[in-house]
Amino acid sequence: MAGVTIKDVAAAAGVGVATVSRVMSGTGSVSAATRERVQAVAASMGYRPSALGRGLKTQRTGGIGLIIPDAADPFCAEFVAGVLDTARSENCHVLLDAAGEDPALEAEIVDRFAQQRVDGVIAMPVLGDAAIWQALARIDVAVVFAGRIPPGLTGMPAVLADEAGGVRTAVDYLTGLGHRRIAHLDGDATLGGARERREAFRATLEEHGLAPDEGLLVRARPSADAAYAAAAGLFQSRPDLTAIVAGGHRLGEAAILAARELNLRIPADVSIIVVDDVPWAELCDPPLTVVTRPARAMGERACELVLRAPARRPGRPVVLPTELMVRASCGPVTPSARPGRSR
Amino acid sequence: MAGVTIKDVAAAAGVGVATVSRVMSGTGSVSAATRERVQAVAASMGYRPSALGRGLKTQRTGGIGLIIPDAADPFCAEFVAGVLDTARSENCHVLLDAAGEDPALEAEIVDRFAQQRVDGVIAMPVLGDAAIWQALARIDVAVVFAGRIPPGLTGMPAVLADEAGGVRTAVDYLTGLGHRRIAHLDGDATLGGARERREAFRATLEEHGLAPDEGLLVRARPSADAAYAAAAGLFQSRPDLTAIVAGGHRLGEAAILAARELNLRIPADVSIIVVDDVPWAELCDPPLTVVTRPARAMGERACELVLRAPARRPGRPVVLPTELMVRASCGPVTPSARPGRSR
DNA sequence: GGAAGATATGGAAACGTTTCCAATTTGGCG
DNA sequence: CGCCAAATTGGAAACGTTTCCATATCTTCC
Repeated sequence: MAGVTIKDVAAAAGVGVATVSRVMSGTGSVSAATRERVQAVAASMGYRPSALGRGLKTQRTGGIGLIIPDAADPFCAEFVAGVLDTARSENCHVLLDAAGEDPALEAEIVDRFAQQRVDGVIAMPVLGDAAIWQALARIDVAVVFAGRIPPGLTGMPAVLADEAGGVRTAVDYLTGLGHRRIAHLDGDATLGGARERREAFRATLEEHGLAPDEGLLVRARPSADAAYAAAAGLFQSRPDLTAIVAGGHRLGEAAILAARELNLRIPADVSIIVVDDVPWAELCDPPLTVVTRPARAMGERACELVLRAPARRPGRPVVLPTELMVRASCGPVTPSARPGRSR
Repeated sequence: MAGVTIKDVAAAAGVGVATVSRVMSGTGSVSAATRERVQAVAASMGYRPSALGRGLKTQRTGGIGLIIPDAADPFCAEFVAGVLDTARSENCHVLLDAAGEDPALEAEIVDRFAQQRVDGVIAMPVLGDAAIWQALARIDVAVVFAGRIPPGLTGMPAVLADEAGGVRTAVDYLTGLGHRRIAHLDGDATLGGARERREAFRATLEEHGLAPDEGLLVRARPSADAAYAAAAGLFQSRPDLTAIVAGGHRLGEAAILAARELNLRIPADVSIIVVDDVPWAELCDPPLTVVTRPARAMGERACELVLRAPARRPGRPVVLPTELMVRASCGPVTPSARPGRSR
């Protein structure tokens, strides 16, 4: 019973294949009687038009390729959910793959997508060879970046979170609470705009008349171990810090764990803000003050963009706002500062 | 420059299309000289074989469809990551879509996958019409269920978590701590085997000589609001309970939040175990004792299964072990029981 | 009543592969 | 040197659609 084709339907309905095609795709003119008969026959035979045949002929598949660093990461997952939502409503399907931090793998995935003849690609790219993306564009595949843009491709359509604005808000908030020695813990070259955050951090500090203190700016690989090591090292080398801005949930977790391990009370001894949308922020002890990034909305916008992209080429990336969610992990800086590194 | 086909390559290399095809797919015999020349030409022209043409001819696409309830759910996300990993190593691509709790949407997605001519489908299915899946099987699409099996399809290949074993372990652990009035808070018909958990809960209780107390068995829809309402209601109607087993992270969160809201100390006033792998378990206050489900491994196994499925039909589902991770949210039942519902 | 236009319909040629089959070349060996 | 088998190659027929073009049927209005 497998493999009923348009010819089978045509024969069974006593019409030509062209007519069946018109009925199924809704284009062209078909008499009402014929349409109904064909539809009935098609349904009864369980006919499903082959996307392969159609795609081959029309040169469009309605497929969009989605490349993320890690499907298990909550930010990525939420982003994917956003993409899926609008893809569904736009009647197209999504090919998903994860590239980790590996540029070679990323290139391989892009190549696979190209072979599948996707109409567009949405990527949270690893920093890598710009050539991959240019090659895609050259064969008429729409490309939209999300979260970051590879160097040298600044003109391409993209959806970004307002990382800088988020960090700025966070630092404003902390200085407003009286903090002066604020550390910044962030990734080195990973998903999300660590660089943007770092720059914004510096700039905001200077606006407040605070000289950036290099010892308080630490970058770490985002592996759980490296993150923890970085956080612990920071606390121990700089017992005088009173607040931390952490970029990404991994580093945020590391900061909390390290603080707890060293018996530092949050927020009495140290205030912590995490830039990332962590679903468990209110489950944490204490509930975590965070800067959320609009992951889902980014996914939706990216998908819209990739579908409209062939038409217009936005020169400026779409930047979506971040939001400071004040909970309980930040407090005023206490006069009775931290009692050194022990206890 | 777009759209270089096998013919273009053949012409440029001065060979027939058949030869190019043989070179690209590695099959058949081609002289070394020819092979290299063709490869060079193909590379220089940026030729990428069209999966559409190939699929049309070979009747296999190497695509597998993946249907989950919610891409943003951490369990699903981890599962997806597992599927992606093994799909990649098996050289096939993954179409992803999320069906929420909507059987109609699920059917629509399945239909789309069928039109895309995927070789197989992996589904964490909504409870719905069995006919969808049977239709798929009839057109030679391998189907593997994950997490749950629709009623009436018990023979089909599936990968499950040992929910029953997990609950049993949890209840054993709690009774070992002296708990007698243990509540079970779980979903009504959602992802993951709520029914299995409920049955295992009852059975284990009886093994310990405890009569299941209907007032302590509550089911809730998994929306955040409903979950919270259910948890709060449970605490208030049964101030005598000393422990809760929550199925799924949503309900676990709800239980924690509700307990906190009512000023119940964990674990002094109430012990909590969540059956789900929550990445933030150690960030919680207190660190959460959980029963983890092997989401990633389930994804990997499901993917292997769907690729091997045509060959052998496993009559029994693959059941992967859960694991009790003891942290700090459970304690011995205190003689000074909870002081009523206030304070 | 007939012609012009609109409306329905079918045939056939792509779309880019793979693969069967036949043809050609090559090499070995009597 | 000539013949057989093996290796290499190309032509052409699918695979399941869409869509152009031509044809046939129907309106409708003079």
